[in-house]
Amino acid sequence: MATQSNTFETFAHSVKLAEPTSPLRQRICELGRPVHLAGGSSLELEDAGAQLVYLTRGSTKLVAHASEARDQIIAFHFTGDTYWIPASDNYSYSVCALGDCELLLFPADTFLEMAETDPHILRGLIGQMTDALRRCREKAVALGRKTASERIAVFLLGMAERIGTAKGNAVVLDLPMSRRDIAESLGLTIETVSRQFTILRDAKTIQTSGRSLVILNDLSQLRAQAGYLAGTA
Amino acid sequence: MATQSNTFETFAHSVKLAEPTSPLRQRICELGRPVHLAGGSSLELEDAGAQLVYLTRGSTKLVAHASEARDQIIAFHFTGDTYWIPASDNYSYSVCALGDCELLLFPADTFLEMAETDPHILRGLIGQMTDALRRCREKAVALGRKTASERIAVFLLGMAERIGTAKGNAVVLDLPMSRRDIAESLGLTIETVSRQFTILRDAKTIQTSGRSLVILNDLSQLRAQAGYLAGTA
DNA sequence: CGGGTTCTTGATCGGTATCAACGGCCGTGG
DNA sequence: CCACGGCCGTTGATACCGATCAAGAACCCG
Repeated sequence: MATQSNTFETFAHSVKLAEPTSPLRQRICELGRPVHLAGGSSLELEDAGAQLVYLTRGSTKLVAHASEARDQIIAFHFTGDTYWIPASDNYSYSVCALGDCELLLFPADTFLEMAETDPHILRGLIGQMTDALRRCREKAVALGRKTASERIAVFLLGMAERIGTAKGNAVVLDLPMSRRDIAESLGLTIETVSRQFTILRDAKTIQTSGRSLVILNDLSQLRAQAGYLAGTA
Repeated sequence: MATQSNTFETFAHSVKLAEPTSPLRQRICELGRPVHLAGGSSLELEDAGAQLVYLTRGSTKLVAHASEARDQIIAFHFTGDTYWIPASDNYSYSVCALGDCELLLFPADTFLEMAETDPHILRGLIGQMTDALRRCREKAVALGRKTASERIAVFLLGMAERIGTAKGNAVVLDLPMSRRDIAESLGLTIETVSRQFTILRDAKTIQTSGRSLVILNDLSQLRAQAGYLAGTA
């Protein structure tokens, strides 16, 4: 039981749950369903309504399933993230583990009912959603108005911010997702992603090693290539 | 002063503000800045931070300004909507009136500080944000994975839902936005939008009259063309 | 070391952008 | 009320980026 209570512990911290003994916290922890997802396996939610997820450990992709074999990855998430899985509307959504994952699953409506009286939790959720909305809007700009080369730069810079480790002037990335995932996230094909990586490699902007390791040698070049507003850090 | 207090009245109703005499409501109403926007004019926010907008009357577009002349319209909003304008990050954002507009403008951070103690308001905001996030995610799918013809169908169906008036089996739309706006919202060019309208006209799926009036004659055809998940209403 | 998956590279195709010109709607001023 | 003029929308011709089709190479696992 030790590991499981740790799971709740970190979650409680992340949503600013009140002191450990509060009855509200008790009830919310009972509501959460701990789930283990093996790498590559995905959480099919059927029509269970919107869910709130706390990702205790690992990384996941949130996939919108459009018709046929056309999937769009809405977002990647990493250890410690809290996020919403929407109920299926015009598309169906699922969460898929990129590696082994531990997560806590709450039915969104019940969670909100319980949290209704606790401004701290609500405020925390608003913060999470503001963030998710900001990211989704930036993604919309990238998908609507950017070329393949710009999208790749945006992707690499975004990953650098979230899971990169600085190494002098360079940033080292150990990407948990495949080229296919990158393509499905950027609205491109796997071949185009591969070609863009090759171009960046030839320009010495990045180095790669194996399938997952990427070293960003020239961040300023990537920023220029990302097509961001001039003068942005 | 009568019209202005009506403005606050409808806003208070929309965010579930407490009884009229509450001091919190008083303070929040003092925080809101009423703004009139003439059609075509836009609200430049400089670096004023994130804003919360209540659209009392009219319709607006929320525009992300990427480099050069490449704008992406993030969302359209209509009378009664409450929404966030993000602080500029990698892009700068502005709100532009499609026709004459009345709106209430709040600095998001101050608003949240004030609302911190009122679970009803917070809960209302979460509802607004869930909605915005759902729409933004659907837009991401459209921009990432859909053809021009699918995007147009998605757009028309979305507008039908929000501002359409039923007329027998058909739906009548009086679009407040130009072809250019539609194009910038869908990640297409104005020419492509025009061509798609022509195709739909030739197929009798829609009729148009003047620049703004569109009649959707065949909703089921549009749904089929939108590339939604099979079996969705 | 072998087999399957993932990634890379090459050749071709197609959809949408781009460039260019025309036509029609609508507000303005006579 | 009508005439004018500008903007918005439509249509056509061409170009280009990225998708698709196809094959080979590298990586990772057993």
